[in-house]
Amino acid sequence: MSLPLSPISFPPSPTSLSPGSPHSSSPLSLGTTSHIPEGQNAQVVSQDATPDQDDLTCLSWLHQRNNLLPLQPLAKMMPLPQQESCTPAEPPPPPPPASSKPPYSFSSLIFMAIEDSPHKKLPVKDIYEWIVKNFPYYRSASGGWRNSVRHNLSLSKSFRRIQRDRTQSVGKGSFWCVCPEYRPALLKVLKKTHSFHSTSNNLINKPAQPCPLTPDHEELVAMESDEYQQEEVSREMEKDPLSDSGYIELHYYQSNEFQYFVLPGDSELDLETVEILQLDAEAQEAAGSLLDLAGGGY
DNA sequence: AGAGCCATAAACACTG
DNA sequence: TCAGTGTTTATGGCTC
Repeated sequence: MSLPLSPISFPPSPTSLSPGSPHSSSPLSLGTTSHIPEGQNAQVVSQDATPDQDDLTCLSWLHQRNNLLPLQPLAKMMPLPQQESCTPAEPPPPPPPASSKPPYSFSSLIFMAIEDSPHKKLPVKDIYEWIVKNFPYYRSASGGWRNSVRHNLSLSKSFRRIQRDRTQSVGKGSFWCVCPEYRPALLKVLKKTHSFHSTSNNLINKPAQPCPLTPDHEELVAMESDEYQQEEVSREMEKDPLSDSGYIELHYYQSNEFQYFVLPGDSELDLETVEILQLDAEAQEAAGSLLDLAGGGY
C-alpha cells in the first residue's frame, strides 16, 4: 500500500502518548512504544514534505514547546522549508502575562482536557479540574466559566455525551468525549490559535537537521477494549479492517526529504483511516504541547 | 450591514 | 432538599 500522506510530524513524544483512544472513529490509538524489527512485511507510505500551511497534519506548531521534546525536537524531523511554511510571517506577539485569560476558546479547552485524559472521555467535573489545573486564570475566575463549559458541551456538535455505566460508575452526570468527525476542525482551531499566540521561543525557527533513522521512531498502536469502545464503537467494527486485530504496528521514519509511515503488510488502511491515526496522535500532542505552553505563562 | 462565532448570563428541568 | 449537571434561550462583542 502506498498512500499519499500529508506532512506528518511523527513520532509523537512518548510522554504524550496515553493508552487508548476508545472514541476515535477507528478504535485505534497510539499506545505503548514497541520495537519491531525492520524489514518485516511492511508497507511504506511516504510523503514528500510539501509545504502546506493549512494542512491539518502539519504539526510543527505542536512542538513549539519550551525547549524540550522528550524524544526528538521536531526541528530535527522536518525540512526547513516546511518549518517556514508553518511559521507566521509576522513576528509573533509577546506572550500574555501570567494568569491572563487563555486565548483558547472553551471548545478548545474542553477538547484538550478530553484528549489529555487516558480514556478520551471525562465527566464535566473533571473537565473543570483539568482547566483549573492547567490554566491558572480559571482558578480565580468567577464560576460563570463553568456554565460556559457546560453550555459548550451541550451546544457544540464537537462533543458527545456518553451515559455512565450506572452499575459501576459513581458520581453525577455523563462522560463527554470528542466526536471523531469534528476532531480535524478542533485541531485546526487549536493550531490556528496556537500559531497566532506562539512565542518567539520556539524550535521551528531553528534550522532543520537531518534525523537519523533509529528504532526509536517506531510506534505501536494499541487498541483498547474498554467498555466504551464495546458500547460505542462496535457498530463501526464491520467496516473497520483493523478492528478485529489487537495491535497495529506503525513505524515512522524520516529522511531529509521524505517521511515514511509504515504499516503492517496485511493491513488495508485507506487514507481516511490513516488520517484518523494521525489525528489521534495529533490530538494528544496538542494537549501535551499546549499544556507546556500553559505552564509557561497562562 | 449582515452573518457567524464565541463568551456570558440566566432560567429551568433532571438526577443522585 | 440540595448541589451538580444538562439544555435552552438571550444578549453583546468581535471578526470577516
